[in-house]
Amino acid sequence: MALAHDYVRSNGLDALTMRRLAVAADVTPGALYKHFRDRKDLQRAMSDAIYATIDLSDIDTANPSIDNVKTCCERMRRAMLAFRDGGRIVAGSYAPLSATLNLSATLMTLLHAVTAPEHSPGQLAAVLRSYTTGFVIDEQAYLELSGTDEWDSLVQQIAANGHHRPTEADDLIAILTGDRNRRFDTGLDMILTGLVQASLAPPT
Amino acid sequence: MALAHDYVRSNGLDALTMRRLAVAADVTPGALYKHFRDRKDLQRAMSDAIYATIDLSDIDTANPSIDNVKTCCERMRRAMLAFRDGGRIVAGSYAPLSATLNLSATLMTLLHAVTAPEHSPGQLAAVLRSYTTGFVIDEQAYLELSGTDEWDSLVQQIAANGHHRPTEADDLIAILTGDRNRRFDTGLDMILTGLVQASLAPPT
DNA sequence: ACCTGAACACCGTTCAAGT
DNA sequence: ACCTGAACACCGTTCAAGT
Repeated sequence: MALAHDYVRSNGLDALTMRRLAVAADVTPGALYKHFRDRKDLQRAMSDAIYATIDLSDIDTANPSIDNVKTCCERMRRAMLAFRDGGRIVAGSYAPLSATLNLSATLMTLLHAVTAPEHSPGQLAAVLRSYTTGFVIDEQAYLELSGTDEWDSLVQQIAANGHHRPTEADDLIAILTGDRNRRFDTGLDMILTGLVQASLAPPT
Repeated sequence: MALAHDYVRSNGLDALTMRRLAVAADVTPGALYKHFRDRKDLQRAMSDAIYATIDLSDIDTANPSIDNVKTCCERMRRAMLAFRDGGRIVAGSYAPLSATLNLSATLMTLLHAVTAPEHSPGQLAAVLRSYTTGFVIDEQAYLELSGTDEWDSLVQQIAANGHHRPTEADDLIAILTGDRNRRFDTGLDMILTGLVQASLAPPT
C-alpha cells in the first residue's frame, strides 16, 4: 500500500499499473490479486491512505466552531495535495474504510453544532466535500500542466478562442495562477458564511 | 467526435480506448492521431462537446439575476449528467474550446452584476464550478455503483466499519440515495445566499 | 495463505508507405 | 490531407501449479 503511494508520488496516477506496482513490490503481477480485488479496489485503499495522513487529534469535537470546520476542510485539501493526483484518487471512490469514515464522522459532529437549523449537517458535509475535491482536482490538473509546454499552448488557445471578450480569458488564467491557498479559503468562507449567519447573527 | 460520445454513453469512459473508437469509426487506430494528438486531446474535445449541448439562448445576460446564475449551474450539471461519466470527462480537462469558453463567459457576465463587492466574480465562478463538477462526479460514481452488487457490499462495509457512530453511517447513505436534484439545488443556495446577502440585504 | 509462470485478450503510439 | 499495415512496448486478469 505504501509502495503504491510511493509509486504514484514519483510517477503519477496514470502511470500506476498493476504490473509496475508488482515489480516495485518485487512480486509477480498475479500475486497482487491476493491483496486487492482489482484496480478499483487498489484505488480505494489508496484513497483511504490519503485520509489516514490527516491528523485530527487536536480538533476538539466537544467544542465545535466554524474554524474547526474550516480546519477540517483545509486538512482534507492538504492531504490530497500531498499526494500526486490525490484529488482524482479520492474523487468518487467511495472508500468506506476507517480513515475516510473517521474524517466524515468528526466533520459531521462539528457540523451538527454549527449548521443553521434549516439545513442538514449531512447535506452541508456533502457540499463541503464536493467543493474541496472539485477544487483540488482542478488545482492538481493545473499543477501537472504548468511548467510543461502544454500549458503555454493552452493559454494561447484560451486567448485565441475567447476573442470576443478578452478580459474574461485573462480572468480565467489569473484565477488559476493566483494564490490558490487564499482562493480555497475564500471559497470556504463563501460557503460557510451563508450557512451560519442565521444562527450566529439572528435578525434583531 | 459524436462517435466517441456514443461509445462512452453505452460503454462508459473507462471502456473508451483509441482502438475501440477506431473500429467504431471504421478506421485504423493510427488514423485517429490525425484528428487528436492523443487520448487527453480526445477527452478535451469530448468535454467541450458536453458544454456544447447547453442552450444559453434564453438567458438574458443584460438582465442578470441570482436565478440566472443558478440556471447556468443547473444546466451545467444537466449537461454532464446527460453523458455517462460526464463529470469525470469535464473535471480538470481545461478545455479552452469554444463551447466551454462560451459558458464561462456568460456565467462571468452574470456574476459580475450579482457578486457582493468584496468578492471577485471570477473567484465565485471557480467555486461554483468546483462545486458542480465535484457534485456530479460523486453522483455519477453512485449511479454507476448502485444497482450492481458492489453497491450492496459497500453499504455493508460502511455499516460495519462505522460501528462507533452508527447514525452517521446511515446519514452518509441517506445523502446519496436521497433526492439529488434538491440536494444540488440546496447546495447552490448555500453558496449563493452567503454571497449576495451583502448586496441585497445591506445592514440597515 | 501466498506466490510463480504462463497465458489470454487487449492497450497507446509511431511511422514508413500508400492514395 | 488522410489512411493502412505493421510493429513496439506495454496493459489487467486468470488460473493451474507450486510452497
